[in-house]
Amino acid sequence: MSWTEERVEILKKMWADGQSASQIAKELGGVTRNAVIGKVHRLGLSNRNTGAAPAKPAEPVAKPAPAAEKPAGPAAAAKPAPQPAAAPAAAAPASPAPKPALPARKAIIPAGQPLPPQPSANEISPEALASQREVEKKARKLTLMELTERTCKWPIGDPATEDFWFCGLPVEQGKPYCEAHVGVAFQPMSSRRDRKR
DNA sequence: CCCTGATTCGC
DNA sequence: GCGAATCAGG
Repeated sequence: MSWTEERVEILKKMWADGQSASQIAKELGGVTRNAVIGKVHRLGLSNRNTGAAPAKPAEPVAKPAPAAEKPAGPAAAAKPAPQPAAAPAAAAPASPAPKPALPARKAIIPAGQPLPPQPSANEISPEALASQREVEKKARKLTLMELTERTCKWPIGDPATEDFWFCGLPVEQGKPYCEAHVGVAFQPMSSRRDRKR
């Protein structure tokens, strides 16, 4: 494979888009992430800075920079709720559910006021609930940043507090969740129907 | 262990 | 120019 104009265009676009080198490599095919990174450098766009902010040679001497830049307002401290990894229990067997697909790091997280849809206990079967508790004890407790394509993206806890993490166990092949959580996420409609609260 | 980008250097 | 190997880091 060679760097045809077309492929370079894809590379540029994806890189500018914040995609990782490995993702780009995967997309292009026939190249490794190393190749992508190498090309990126040769193209001179290693710095993900846009055209703006051209020269930044490293300042020789400290520059006071008086402007105490404070975003101001207490609201600035508000931490955005993490993009819901999914709305788990909402999948029908026939439709495997749209992959929650964590937005490739660039995506803007819409500072959610409303909490992400958490699976409520009364919506899942008792058996599944039991196994869920079981799994939560073994969870790797990953943060949003630590999730990858092969870690379970099941949210545990309250996103509004520090007691929040993702399962993180190895996912079932091709699924967004580990074995146990696939079980609670992909339930037949019949077993969900009219579950009493 | 999974992943990230950065750099080097023989080709 | 290319990219594997390696490095440095999370």
